[in-house]
Amino acid sequence: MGNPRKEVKRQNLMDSAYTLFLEKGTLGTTISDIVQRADVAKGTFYLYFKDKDDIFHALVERISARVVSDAARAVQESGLTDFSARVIFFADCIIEYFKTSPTVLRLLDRHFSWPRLEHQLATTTDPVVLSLIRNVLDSPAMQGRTEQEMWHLVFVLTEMVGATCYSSIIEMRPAPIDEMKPILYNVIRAALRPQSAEQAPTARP
Amino acid sequence: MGNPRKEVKRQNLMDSAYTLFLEKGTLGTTISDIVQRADVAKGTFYLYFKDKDDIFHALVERISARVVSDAARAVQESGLTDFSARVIFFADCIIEYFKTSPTVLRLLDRHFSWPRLEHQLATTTDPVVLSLIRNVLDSPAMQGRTEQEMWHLVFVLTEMVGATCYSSIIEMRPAPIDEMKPILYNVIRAALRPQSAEQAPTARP
Amino acid sequence: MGNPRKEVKRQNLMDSAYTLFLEKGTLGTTISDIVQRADVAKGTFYLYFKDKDDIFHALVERISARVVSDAARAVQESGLTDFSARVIFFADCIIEYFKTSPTVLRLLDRHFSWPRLEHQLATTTDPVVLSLIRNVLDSPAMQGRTEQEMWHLVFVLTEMVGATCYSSIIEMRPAPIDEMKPILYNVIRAALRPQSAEQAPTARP
Amino acid sequence: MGNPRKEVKRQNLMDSAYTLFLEKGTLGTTISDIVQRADVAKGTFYLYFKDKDDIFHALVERISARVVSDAARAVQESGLTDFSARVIFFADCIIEYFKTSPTVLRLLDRHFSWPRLEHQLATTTDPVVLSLIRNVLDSPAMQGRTEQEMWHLVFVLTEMVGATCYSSIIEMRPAPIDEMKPILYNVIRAALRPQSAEQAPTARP
DNA sequence: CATGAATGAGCATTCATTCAT
DNA sequence: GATGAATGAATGCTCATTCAT
Repeated sequence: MGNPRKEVKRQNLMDSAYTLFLEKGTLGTTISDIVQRADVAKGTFYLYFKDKDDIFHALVERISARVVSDAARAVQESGLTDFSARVIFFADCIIEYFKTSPTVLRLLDRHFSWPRLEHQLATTTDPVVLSLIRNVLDSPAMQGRTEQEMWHLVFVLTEMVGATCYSSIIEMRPAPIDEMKPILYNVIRAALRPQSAEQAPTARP
Repeated sequence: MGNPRKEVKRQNLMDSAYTLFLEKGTLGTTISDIVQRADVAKGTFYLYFKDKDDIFHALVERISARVVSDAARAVQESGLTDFSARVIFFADCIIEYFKTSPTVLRLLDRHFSWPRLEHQLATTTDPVVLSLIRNVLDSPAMQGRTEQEMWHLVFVLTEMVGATCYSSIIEMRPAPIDEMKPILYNVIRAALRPQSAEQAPTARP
Repeated sequence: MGNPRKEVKRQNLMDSAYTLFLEKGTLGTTISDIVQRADVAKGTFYLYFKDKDDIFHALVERISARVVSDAARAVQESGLTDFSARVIFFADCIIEYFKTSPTVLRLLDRHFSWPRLEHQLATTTDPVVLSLIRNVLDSPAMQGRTEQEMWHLVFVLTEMVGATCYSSIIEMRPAPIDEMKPILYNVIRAALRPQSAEQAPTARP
Repeated sequence: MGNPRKEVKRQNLMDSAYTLFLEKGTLGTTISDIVQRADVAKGTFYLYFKDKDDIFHALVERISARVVSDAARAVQESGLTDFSARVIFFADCIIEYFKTSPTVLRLLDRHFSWPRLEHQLATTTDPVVLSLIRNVLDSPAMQGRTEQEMWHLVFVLTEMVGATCYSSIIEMRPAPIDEMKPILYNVIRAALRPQSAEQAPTARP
């Protein structure tokens, strides 16, 4: 499916862009820089990508998918059985990754977000990820929640973790990420506690 | 003792930039546009701001401060007494504001964040905001938490709300914001429940 | 193996700059002027030169080389045999050239100088210039001098001629160049007289 | 003669410009820089000088006059009697000054030249300089020369020394100034040798 | 498919100069 | 005389995009 040679050149350009974006930022990197590093002609770039934004988003998807996939694998290998513990472990993997690679986090520039992975998750064939999905839907946290609510909850928690990583690691506010971890994990644990029949949330009258 | 005329001109430029940024985006707006609209000479801009980024950040601060201040005022006027309810109401005010003014949200471009307001909060003389702060520190959610932990928790929840607003309102993922609200408020309510003596969060071994 | 088309365009830009620099001065000439006259796009300029200084220096080299080369040819064709006479004739050619083209002299703005040609002389293949070089080294003025001293002497005399041309032709001080010629030529003749065994120059104690 | 307060302010601006020109070059220095350093308002500059060129030339005159005056004084204090030796000593003083202060030499940018001092010399009341002038006109080198020829010779030799200093000290070509000195002094000595009745210089036919 | 020379609209920024106070 | 806020013309330079080869 698709010329393998083409795919190689495409990956080449993405690798080149990845390195340069990390080094000089997306704004500081020009198409010229990218093609020069990839050792192809300027025009060739436009054979594979529409513009800088196009290659940037392709890159973000690739990175996000890898981060999630790696974390999922680690969860599976952890042997943990408690659902909350597994989710927290999952979050921890992601946090640790960003802690180690803050430049990647800066590159993603708050664009790391679970829903960006949505269609990837929906169409994935990665057995590790598939198993993760099943795991979520079979969890005790599903009690009192529809499948959709469950995914939205996961989404919201992911946003929380991602945004906190960004503030904490990149901008070092309001505290080092290690101090923020217990806060985050407590929220996750509280949020995943099976829904009791409580009063509906009050919104503005 | 700063020249009042100068400050007026500065505000003038910011107002001009605000309108244009909303209309055509930060990237689409040029310094020329800004000065033209503010009816001053090009060079005058550089008398007040270093560059486009400079005026943008000044603008973000101004907007964020207003949003928070307005929300705080609304909370005080709501007559609500339950702490959780007040926090949720506060979050709701902010969400509603962004729902009504999605272009402002887009302008902030994920730069709305509680900690950006930190020093403003620390030095504020706005009685409404001061009362809000006291309210947080006197709340039942303080049980089992240090003052710092409490602020970090507030920070984390704010990040969650802000990031979800952005995804939901701007990118319309994963669902309309009104569908996300219950999820968010449940998380907030669960997170603010007074700490029981539970086991410490499990991190990666 | 350099693209001949590229070289043509480069020369084109230099010709355009040459004319404009003479007409309106280097400061008065803008890159826009140059590309407009050369009938290429603005960006094209930066494909061939770093900035205005870059093209200016390329121009100075080209002019200097031509002036020297022409003078050398004239000496060879003069049939003169006496070394001093040949050198003076050489100087006279250069002076006459600048007298005829004072705008070129003004363009060079004291940047005409023998040593700038050094590496050009060292690597030249122009038979006329090569013969000139041999002529210097075989001259009677070499008596009592090393080869290096001889070149330094030539350099010093060239600086003298060049600087006097500038003052005299451009600033018309201290007298018209024709009145200065006998002074210059007497100094050259005296300086090239074979070294007698005289006392070493006295410097400051 | 002239308000002394005004003269002080004028000198102040010149001192400021002098320092800045040496530090950042004439082109790199703005009027803003100058007035800021002199601690006066922008408009004040235009009360004393027409523009940047105006202050630059005033500065060049001041520097040149000082260099010549200092050298003249040193000659007088040297006790030397031989005319050639005195001239060479004079040249040496100037060379040594520029060797010690290459940035000043760069500032002058080939604008150090005897004739610029002409009217200063003609109107000077400095007894040291006056005595120097008399010394020249009483010298044995005057033999066979008119007074005007003598001054032209002095001019030509000064140009030679100045230009060689610039090339040698600033551009370090073709050799360090100390290696160039003997060459220069030999030319000076040869040029100042009383004129024998020799054949007139040959120019281009 | 690939190339890379050419394009040219577009923009930030500077700074000498003025003039109302 | 002194000030310094305001001016705005002027310019160098970038870089995404195209297209003839």
